[in-house]
Order: sequence, then structure tokens, then C-alpha cells
Amino acid sequence: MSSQAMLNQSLFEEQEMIISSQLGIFPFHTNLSSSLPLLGFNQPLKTLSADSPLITLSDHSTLTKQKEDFTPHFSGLPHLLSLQRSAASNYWAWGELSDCMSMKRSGGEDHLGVSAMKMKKIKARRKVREPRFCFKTMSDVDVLDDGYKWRKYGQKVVKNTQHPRSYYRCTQDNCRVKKRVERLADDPRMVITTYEGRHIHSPSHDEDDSQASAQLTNFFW
DNA sequence: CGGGTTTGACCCGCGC
DNA sequence: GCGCGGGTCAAACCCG
Repeated sequence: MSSQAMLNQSLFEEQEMIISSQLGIFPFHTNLSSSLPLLGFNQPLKTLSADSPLITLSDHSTLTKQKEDFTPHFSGLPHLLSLQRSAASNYWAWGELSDCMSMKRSGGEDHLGVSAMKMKKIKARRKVREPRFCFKTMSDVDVLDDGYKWRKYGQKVVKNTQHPRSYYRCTQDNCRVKKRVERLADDPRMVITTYEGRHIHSPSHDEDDSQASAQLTNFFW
């Protein structure tokens, strides 16, 4: 098995660990030490070093059960999961993607996760939206460098939070990807970034990095 | 001057 | 039907 294949396998093993755990923030305990690809929805972004705060995995179609009535269970859909290691501490953050899932929170009780019951209601009511993908980061800066160029188009103070939510659009022509950035109400050190849509282009800079990660991308897509 | 940010107004979906 | 609140628009502003 090639080293990259082994890396790929270890990533998925790690992903399984995350999935079978409680959704949210998880202790970081992995031996991943080589550089890893950071992936967009179906686009490579850039290759990051082991010290990078961002690692993204993809293509896991089923989330295992956690509790009977609170089962975020997806099957056969092109979901993404994201694993993210905080640069400031040893934690993994999780992210998930679905075709119509809302990250709406109620009274701060839901962190990033949304109960299955709520998701079913949302899914039944909402029309199909662009794929969404979100994750938490412990970071001083709100906007992480993900290789793409963004333009801010709005800011909003959301209820029950003291920190405003910022709205960004990809500056590339014809690319409709958006992202929202906000800080967690009960832990302002945590930044929640939500991406919506798929990039139709490569990252706007770091040619070498995107080239390097393109090789690794084949293991995920 | 061009590109990005700010910010108040507006739109619209959702819950009651 | 109405009000609330999240998301978007767009004019004004800022900055290199």
C-alpha cells in the first residue's frame, strides 16, 4: 500500500472515530503527521502542513446512530464530513454537509448539531438548497485563508449572540459559493464557518499547493 | 479610480 | 394574516 493510500485509510479510520463519537468537539488524538490536502466541495484547495488548522475529509454517506430519536442519519447522499484540528489546542471540530440542512440554532442549545427531528422538519419544509458545510475553529481571526478570495456582502447581529455574523461571496465570476462566519455565543474563541455551494474553479492563488493537492484529491473523489 | 467594506433598508420564509 | 428574524441588496464610504 502506498504511503498516500495508508494516509487515506488512516483518515477514514479517524473519520469513523469521529462519527461514532458524540457530535461536536473531540479530543485530538491521531498520529497524522504528514501534510494533508484541504478540499473544497469537489475542488482541491491547498495542501496544508500538519500544523495547519484545517483538515477536510469527504464522501462518507452514513452517520452512525447516536441516540434513537436524535440520529443524524444520511444514506447514499453526497455528504461531506470535515475534521478540523485547532491550531491552538488539540481538538477536532466536525462539520457536515447535506443538500438542505440548516444550521439554525435555537436558544444556543444546539451548537453546530441539529437534532434529527429538527432536520426532518427542516428538510420537509425547505426547498433544496446548495450544499452546506460548516465547521468550528478555535481562532483569533474570523476569516480563515482557504485559498479562495471572498467579498463581504453583509453583516448581521443574530438574536441571542453578542457577535455579528458576516456574509461572504466568492469573488470569482459565475461562482455562487457563499460563506458565513460567526463566533460561538458561549465560547467566543470558536469561529463557526459555513460554506454554501460548490466552487466551479480552483483556488485563486497558491498554484503550487493546488497542484500538489490535486494528486491527493484522487483518494477522496 | 477600482475594489472591498459598512450598514440601514428591504425581502421573504417561518412560526404563531 | 402578522410579526419576527435571517439573508441580501445597494448606496455610501474607505483605502491603496
